[in-house]
Amino acid sequence: MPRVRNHPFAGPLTPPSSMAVTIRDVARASGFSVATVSRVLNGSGPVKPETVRKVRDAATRLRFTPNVAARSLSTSRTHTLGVLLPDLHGEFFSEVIRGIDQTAQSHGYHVLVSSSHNSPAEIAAALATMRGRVDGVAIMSPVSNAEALVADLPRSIPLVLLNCSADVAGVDTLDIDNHGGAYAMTRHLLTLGRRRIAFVRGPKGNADGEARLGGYRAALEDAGVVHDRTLELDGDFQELSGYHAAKHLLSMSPRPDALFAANDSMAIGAISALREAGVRVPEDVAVVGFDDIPIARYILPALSTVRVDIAKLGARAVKVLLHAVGHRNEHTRVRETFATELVVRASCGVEQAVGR
Amino acid sequence: MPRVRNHPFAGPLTPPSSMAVTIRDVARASGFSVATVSRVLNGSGPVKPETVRKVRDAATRLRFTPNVAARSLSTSRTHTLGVLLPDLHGEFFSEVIRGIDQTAQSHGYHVLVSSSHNSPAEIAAALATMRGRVDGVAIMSPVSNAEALVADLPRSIPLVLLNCSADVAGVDTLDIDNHGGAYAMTRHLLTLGRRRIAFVRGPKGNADGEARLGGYRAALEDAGVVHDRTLELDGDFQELSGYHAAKHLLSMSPRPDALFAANDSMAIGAISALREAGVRVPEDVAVVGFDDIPIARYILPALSTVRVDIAKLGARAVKVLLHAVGHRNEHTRVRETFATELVVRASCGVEQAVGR
DNA sequence: TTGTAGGCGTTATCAG
DNA sequence: CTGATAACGCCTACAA
Repeated sequence: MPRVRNHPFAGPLTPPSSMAVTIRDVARASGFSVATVSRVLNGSGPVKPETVRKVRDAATRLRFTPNVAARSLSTSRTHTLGVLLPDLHGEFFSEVIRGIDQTAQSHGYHVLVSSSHNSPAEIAAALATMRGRVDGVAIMSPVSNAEALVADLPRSIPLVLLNCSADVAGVDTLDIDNHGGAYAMTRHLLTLGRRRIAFVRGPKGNADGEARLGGYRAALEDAGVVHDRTLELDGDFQELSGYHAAKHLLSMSPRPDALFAANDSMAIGAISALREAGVRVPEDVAVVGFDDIPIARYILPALSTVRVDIAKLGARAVKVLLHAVGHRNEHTRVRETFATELVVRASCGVEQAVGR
Repeated sequence: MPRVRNHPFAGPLTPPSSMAVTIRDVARASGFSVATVSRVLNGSGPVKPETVRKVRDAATRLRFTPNVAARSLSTSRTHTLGVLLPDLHGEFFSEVIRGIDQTAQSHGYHVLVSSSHNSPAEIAAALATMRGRVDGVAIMSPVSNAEALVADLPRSIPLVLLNCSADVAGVDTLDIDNHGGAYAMTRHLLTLGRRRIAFVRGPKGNADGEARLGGYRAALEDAGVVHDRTLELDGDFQELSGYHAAKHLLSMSPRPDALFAANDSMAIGAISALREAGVRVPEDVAVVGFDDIPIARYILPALSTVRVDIAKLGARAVKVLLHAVGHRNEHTRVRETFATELVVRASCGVEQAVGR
């Protein structure tokens, strides 16, 4: 014979704390059936006010807490959202989580995180282990060909892609306006009178980096500035690559009068290199970045950059996900782009330009 | 009549992707019973090798994924660990999570995070909503009287307190050696010849701040330096409070020759204030901090500080939790303190001292 | 070595 | 408005 339920207490007395209180205990204590108790506790179905009171009393007295496993087995809902992240830098990471957790919490949802997923295969695997644990998943992937990524992803639950710049049918997508941000920054430099603007690229295949490069090119073109491809320097988002790029820049002639790095870290590396060489920033060469990482405002000169509201992106992801979860069938594909904000500090040479 | 199971396919054919594959489908497809399938998939009980192969094949073919809700309802294990955090600064946050997630993942566990819990009441509430979702919880609380916190915490599952400096019976505790770190740093300053060392405190009631203050005092006392309580300045871990503290310091006479801030942010604020006043750091006043936040190495002069390996703390927390989960009854209380590391850069004046 | 079937705690259907 | 009970998917004690 199989396992037998073993309940040493059957009356309306307080159960031993070592054993979990179930809905049946509440039923017994209140004198109603489990069905009625369930209805009261979930606010489903019609119940007499008097009954509601009695059941609530019993539940409170016994300190009843529904077993979530049983509940989700029955409803096939977990009230949990998953978050898949690459192994990225701290600040970015915590901001997304913050935004996601905050919003999820306010909707009665929990957040299951899983990091260190860089390849489509790893993401697919992580997604598999999340099956049944979550009602929806937000995925953040650094790979630029997200189409392939999503192609063989199990799609049993709602998915939202964050900053993947993928255009896959049926999957919600939230992107950062890298192109627009880079465009605005480039335009800003042009406005300040800079003409030979170099650009330090992101890693090969990185979607963010490529979109930023695109914005930079577009701005130059729209301004009628003949663009010199030799001004596009290689980089990999690491500080050191910005340093090297700046060193290289110094050997060019005519020397560029501005350097736009695809992210802040590289911009900081570039500034170090320029200072070492005795080149003044921003007087001789303006330097700007992208991301607005915390350090940006502390370095000298304070870095002009492009800010992205990461927490807001996370919050929006949760809302999209919850909508998809709640309206499985009539959920229409979401595809949004988040605006960026130009942060003008000192390194772009805005003060010098005004003085001219 | 209640809900009826609706399975349109009964043979060994591939099921429609819209419907979840259950262990029964695998049983049917492989020609064995669900019990045998379960045994194979869990490696429990004796099974003929041939059978193992056949069952595995069927499971793979059907892309079977166990329903975790059903599994945990049956085993009362979720294979998930919870993490409760206060609303703290990004870097710290992400490091803990990183350490926890990495270790949990390598043990087949998932991580459920929940942030923004500052009061004991909020923590208790968050813990309640996690009941049944997790097998254990790591709690990080900023309140210094953690005893009270834990007192009325439901203890149905294993708990580990991170950096709470609480000494509560039955609860595992992992602490950072704030006292030792501050002691070492103070000693370091004394060794470099500094004698009037001021200290900027943390927020009132913050355990970290108080322990650091304690280490500072102990080092002075052990060195036989008469301690002047007016050298202990108020602070709240924010950069601005470090700025104000340094301004105040400038008005003292004789002026201190060193400033030890209870965290890096305040140290950075202090450096700004000193530079504004034309005071040289570290020649006139050495400035040091605690935490080793990323910015620390970038400011000028590079900040000497005390480093804490947060990720390691998180990793250890997971191990302790898993042990408690696996050995419910014979788990002996864990109480550990994590060593800190002195990071000597330029702001403590080590170079000047050598030259003397 | 394998199969049978009850139980895990909830929800929801249907009858009263 | 309330009660009885099948089903959710899996594990496991026991029988074979």
